[in-house]
Amino acid sequence: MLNYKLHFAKKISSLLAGIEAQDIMAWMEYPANSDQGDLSLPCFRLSKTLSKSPQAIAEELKAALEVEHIDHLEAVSGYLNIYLNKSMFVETLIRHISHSGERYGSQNLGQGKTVVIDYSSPNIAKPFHVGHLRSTVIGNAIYQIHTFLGYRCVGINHLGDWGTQFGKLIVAYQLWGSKEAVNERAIDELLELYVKFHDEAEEDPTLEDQARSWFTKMEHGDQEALALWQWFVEISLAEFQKIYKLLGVQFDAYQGESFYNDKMEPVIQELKEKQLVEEDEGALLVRLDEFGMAPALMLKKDGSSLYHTRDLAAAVYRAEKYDFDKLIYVTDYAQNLHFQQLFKVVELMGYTWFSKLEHVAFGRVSIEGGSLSTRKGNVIRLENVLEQAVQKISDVIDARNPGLVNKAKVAEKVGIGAVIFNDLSANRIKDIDFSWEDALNFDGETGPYVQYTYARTCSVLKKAQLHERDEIHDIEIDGTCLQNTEAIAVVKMLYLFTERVEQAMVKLEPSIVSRYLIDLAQAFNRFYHACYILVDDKQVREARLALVKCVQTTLQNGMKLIGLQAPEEI
RNA sequence: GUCUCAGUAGCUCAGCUGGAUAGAGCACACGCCUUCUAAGCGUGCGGUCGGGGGUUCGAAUCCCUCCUGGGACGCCA
Repeated sequence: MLNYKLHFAKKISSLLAGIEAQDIMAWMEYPANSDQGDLSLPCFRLSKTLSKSPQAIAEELKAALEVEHIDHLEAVSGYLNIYLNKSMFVETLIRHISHSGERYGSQNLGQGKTVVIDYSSPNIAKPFHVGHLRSTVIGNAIYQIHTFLGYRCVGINHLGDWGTQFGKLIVAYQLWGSKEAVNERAIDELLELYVKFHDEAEEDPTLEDQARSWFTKMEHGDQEALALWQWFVEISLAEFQKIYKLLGVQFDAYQGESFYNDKMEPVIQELKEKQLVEEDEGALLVRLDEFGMAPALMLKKDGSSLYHTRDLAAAVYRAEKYDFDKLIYVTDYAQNLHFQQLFKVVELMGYTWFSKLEHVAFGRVSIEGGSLSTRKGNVIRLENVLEQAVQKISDVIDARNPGLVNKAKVAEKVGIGAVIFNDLSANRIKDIDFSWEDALNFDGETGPYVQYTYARTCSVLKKAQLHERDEIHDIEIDGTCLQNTEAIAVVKMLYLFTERVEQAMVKLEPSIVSRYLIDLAQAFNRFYHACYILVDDKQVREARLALVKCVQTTLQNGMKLIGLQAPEEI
């Protein structure tokens, strides 16, 4: 009886003609107050179809329902409250988690299905800043969650490695840069050149024209332009790889915008053949007025490509190459219209897979009220944030646990985890106003709290000399030893993991997992303070240890889903 | 101006396809390390769920409207 919600939904449905178990399941809820049972069915909406009062329905169900595993039932003001047989519930769940181990919470929902996820996608020649973090960690979490649920995932880094900004960079490099400076200072020098370009361009607008013309040269295969471009790309990529390594994020493919240079022409042809495009002031565009949207520009008047052109080519390419069941774009919500347009164009082209395209939008990052702007040099480098976080964690470790071995390694795991968790803890649509104070606060609902709790479970288990999972397996757990409020609360939280993960997948919302981890950690810490685990009574000790082990397993599985490392000692 | 997203405690946020007295964390005050890591736990303080209508047995949740803020709106991405 692993899914007791479904179990009871089926039983109840069989007692009520014409009511599907699925509906019952959707209506059932977990009462906030345990006095009101462990599971509850509000009978109000049944009232109409059955033409009986909710209370009468609840009472009839109470009388008719004979379900094993139940302690008792109550019909209270229109609710049918189900009280589980706690010891059986505890025993069943603990056994299940112990046997499932790192698979606990997983499902095979995505068997045979492929999900392509386009995330991170930073712009070449610009530093990786706190704004890029969100797409990276949200995309990574969505990747991990889908994989856990049985999908085959393809993570694509759609690098911003093409476009007019390279024309600008080339102009700036030729005017003010040097090979030595770029080699030595790498991305810092590129950023400086880029910023200088915009400063100077305000005085001298012809610079913009030069930049455009250099980009046009790139598009026409000019050797000199392409050599510089290639060089800039390599420098940037090396920088990004460092960051990805720290974050523990990987991609299955680096297919930046330049990858589609030779794939846009056929798509433009197709648009023309299908008579979807028209020319306006020299530019080529798709009218979308009848869908309430501005037109989607496909070619500039000088014939060069645009964002839409490349994204369209990319979508067509991915459909052919991966035959995906979902293609997910992880970008901030400033691009909402762009993706609506893109998806509509795909639909108008007659591709049935338009319905499989999904834009996962997230809120914008500002810095103490002001917006980030690479041009103005107003960015906070992710590298700096990570360094600061690791440093601060390191200080805390020195103060609290100076004897810790692998101090540097642990500080890195926890510091970086703190930054990742901070980005994933709220609903993705929320804007973030970056402040050093928030980013470096490790009390309460934070990554370090979760990791600390995990380390605590490890510590107890180690002390009990039960770190081998196999030894837990064979223990006959006596559920009657885990009947106090705090233990039951932990067990109930453990039970919720599976459905929370699924919910996170359906809603494409990693924060559901983050919040779950906080909830579980809180429940565990209360239990930890209320019940001493390593008591002399063997039965009680083993039951509590088994529960600790299950918390450890579940925390670990959950942390992995959002990209947090799980250090055994902090 | 049009479209769109958001508005819940002083601050940051939960609140599942409407359900039982609206929940956490931070901050503030107090308490808890002679047993498992005090990055912890407990108690207290704190809310006209932006305003107003409507639908419903029942609305923070759905609909309308207004207010405030973010964002997008043809050759950037």
